[in-house]
Amino acid sequence: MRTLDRKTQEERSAETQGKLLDATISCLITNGYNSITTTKVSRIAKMSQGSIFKHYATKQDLVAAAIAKLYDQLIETYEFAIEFPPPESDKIKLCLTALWALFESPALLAVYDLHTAARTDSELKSALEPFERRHRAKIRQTAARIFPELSENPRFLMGIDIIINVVQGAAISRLALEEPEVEYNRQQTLEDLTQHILETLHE
Amino acid sequence: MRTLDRKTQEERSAETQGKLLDATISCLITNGYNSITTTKVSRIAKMSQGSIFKHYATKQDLVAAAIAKLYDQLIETYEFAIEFPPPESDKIKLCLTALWALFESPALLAVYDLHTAARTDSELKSALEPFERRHRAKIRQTAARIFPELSENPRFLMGIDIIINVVQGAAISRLALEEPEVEYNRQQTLEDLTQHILETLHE
DNA sequence: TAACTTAAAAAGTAAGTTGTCACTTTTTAA
DNA sequence: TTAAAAAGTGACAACTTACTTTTTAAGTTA
Repeated sequence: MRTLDRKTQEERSAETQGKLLDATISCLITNGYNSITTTKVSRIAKMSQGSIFKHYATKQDLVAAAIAKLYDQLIETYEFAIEFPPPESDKIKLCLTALWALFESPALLAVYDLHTAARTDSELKSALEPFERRHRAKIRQTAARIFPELSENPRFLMGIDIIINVVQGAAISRLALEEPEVEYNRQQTLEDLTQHILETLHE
Repeated sequence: MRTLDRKTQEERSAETQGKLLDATISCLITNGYNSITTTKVSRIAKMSQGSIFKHYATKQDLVAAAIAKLYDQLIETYEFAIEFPPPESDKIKLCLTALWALFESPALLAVYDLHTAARTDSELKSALEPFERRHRAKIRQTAARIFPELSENPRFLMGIDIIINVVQGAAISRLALEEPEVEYNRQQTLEDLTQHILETLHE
């Protein structure tokens, strides 16, 4: 008989794996990639430290699985954007606001940790590559869905990449210098730039 | 009598401090911020591990001093650029090539480590802030020296910041995904973008 | 229900971490 | 020349790390 507190081994296993991955992601986001330890993860997950190694042969394996889950969650964000595209009227403005928010969201700030860590950790780098590829593709796909009238232009991808890089570059700068002395409006600046890029795409 | 191998205490102190800082910088650049350990630093500097604490009360102090030296070296790069500005003819092209190279140089890649580490290390963040501020100011100053005819335009700083952010964003992306499938020429793209920004500055 | 298998917890290990401390060597000053 | 100060060393204490091993609990099957 199955009761509420009685679970199959499979359920038990899946549940703790989920808890461990969520704890790892939480650790990554709140404390950074380099401060992920099996001890902290187990404490957050409210599991014993040893239990980690029942499900993941090494810490690397745990982290890799957590990264996969994190990117999955990230991808969902774009699915949502496609499902509920902004109204035609102020599409650009809303898209850029969303882009700013996304690239300064805890999840993506944590991803920058992974990027810089990958510089000196070739194993992490190889693990990261497919997810980054998929992520980049998803961004482009989302952009193409929201701006179908422009997506045929061969310079469309270039425009998207520029905008993404500007936003990402600014987000990372802000990690070390919260308030750069800017005499101009960031959002307005980005809108102007985007407007220009879009205009050249119409040519 | 002063001989070659006889040094004043001041000289001795300065020399080993220099060795320790250089070793710390080297450790940061080649292995990343999070892998700096007093043991490794002392090994690279060919000093005993204990000697570090004769000159720096904590590891943090050592790292902070090393960061200061790293930024000093970075600033020197810009001094050089001002001293030997590119010829007027293909100023933009040469500047952008230099900018690419700089933002993918070991020193600046290491600085990205500091940025992301600062996200979850408020002590590092406060230590970093003044250097980042100075660095940003130096970039702008350098740009203004090389493009004096544009620097009066109120949108000049905005243009510089956009270009810097694009380059930085791309450099960091490349840490995790060496070869993004780009169907366009990166250098050419950046030149086009810069050309546009400069043109709007002339308006 | 009893034997068996899998999962989780608890305890243990070896390697690596920062920082300390007693001591030696070098420089300085009396 | 000798005493004091500063710099440098190497061992080590206290702690944290990833991972292993042993023990207990939970779920499965005969």
